[in-house]
Amino acid sequence: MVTIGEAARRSGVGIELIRYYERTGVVAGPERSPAGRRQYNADEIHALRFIRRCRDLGFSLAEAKSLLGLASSTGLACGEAQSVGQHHLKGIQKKICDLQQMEAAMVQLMRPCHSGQQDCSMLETLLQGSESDWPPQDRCLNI
Amino acid sequence: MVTIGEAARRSGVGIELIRYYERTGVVAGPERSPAGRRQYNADEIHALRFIRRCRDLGFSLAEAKSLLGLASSTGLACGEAQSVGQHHLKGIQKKICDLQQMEAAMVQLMRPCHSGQQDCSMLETLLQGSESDWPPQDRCLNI
DNA sequence: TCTTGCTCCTGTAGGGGCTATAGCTTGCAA
DNA sequence: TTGCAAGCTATAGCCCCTACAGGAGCAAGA
Repeated sequence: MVTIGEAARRSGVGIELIRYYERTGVVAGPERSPAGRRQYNADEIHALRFIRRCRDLGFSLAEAKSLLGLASSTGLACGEAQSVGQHHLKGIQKKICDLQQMEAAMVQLMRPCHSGQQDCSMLETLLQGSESDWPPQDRCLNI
Repeated sequence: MVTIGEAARRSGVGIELIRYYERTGVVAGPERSPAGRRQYNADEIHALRFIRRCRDLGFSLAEAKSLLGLASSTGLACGEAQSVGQHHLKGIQKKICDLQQMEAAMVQLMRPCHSGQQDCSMLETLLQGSESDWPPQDRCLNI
């Protein structure tokens, strides 16, 4: 049984964030000392670390909570977790694809500019944006 | 001079979002009709489209506003725009790198799981997280 | 014993970038 | 004239924190 500070240190989740997770029901509130202080056992720290790992992997809090629920149930529910994971993986791949397009656009945007001159091709390009590219079609169909 | 609805259509920025941009000072408020309705000229629609393009490229509103300021000033201020752009390009590349690590981790996480079985390696892996990987070191130093 | 300084508590406000609602007025076509 | 779409303002909500104010508890040193 450790304090919230120690739980924060061991789980890698900040104190304020732990309280926030409790307040919003992502994790259950731990026992309290007679003086009202939170006291965490190993499982609760584990749950916090689980949430952190999910967040590190880009899962939303809702997804993290749902995965924690699956993981906490007896007999890990593989199918559901796979589904959440696959969905998430697709989201990540879509984002990578979008960002790579963004990167290409930025490189293109800045390429012919000779820094220091008055007329910046980058700004001109941004200003020239045609109307016809809206709404943008989804170029990441290969996912 | 067109209505806000038409401006939204032409710029690709939603009506509520246009009003939000005006309210928060990202763009200036346009003229009003005698009845108090917003009326947009070509330049203002241009500015909205400029902001949208910046946002599409992942610039923050503050960056977009700053770029718009540079682009609107007489004699495009290339140096500053280049600096903002370079900074942003690095940000994009960092995000791509982070997401690729996330993707690799997700693939790794889900790889040995044979869907439908009771013990899901994905959840187990998330549960097993060691304490020693915190704080995580920055693995994207090659940018 | 008293004080110092750290940790903890609750509650609340703020951030960024929207999105949606409620309740009203205006414009236009049938 | 009626009816409906589109506009207006103001406000609240979303997600995921982060930070602050103003207290209370607790261990160690003077």
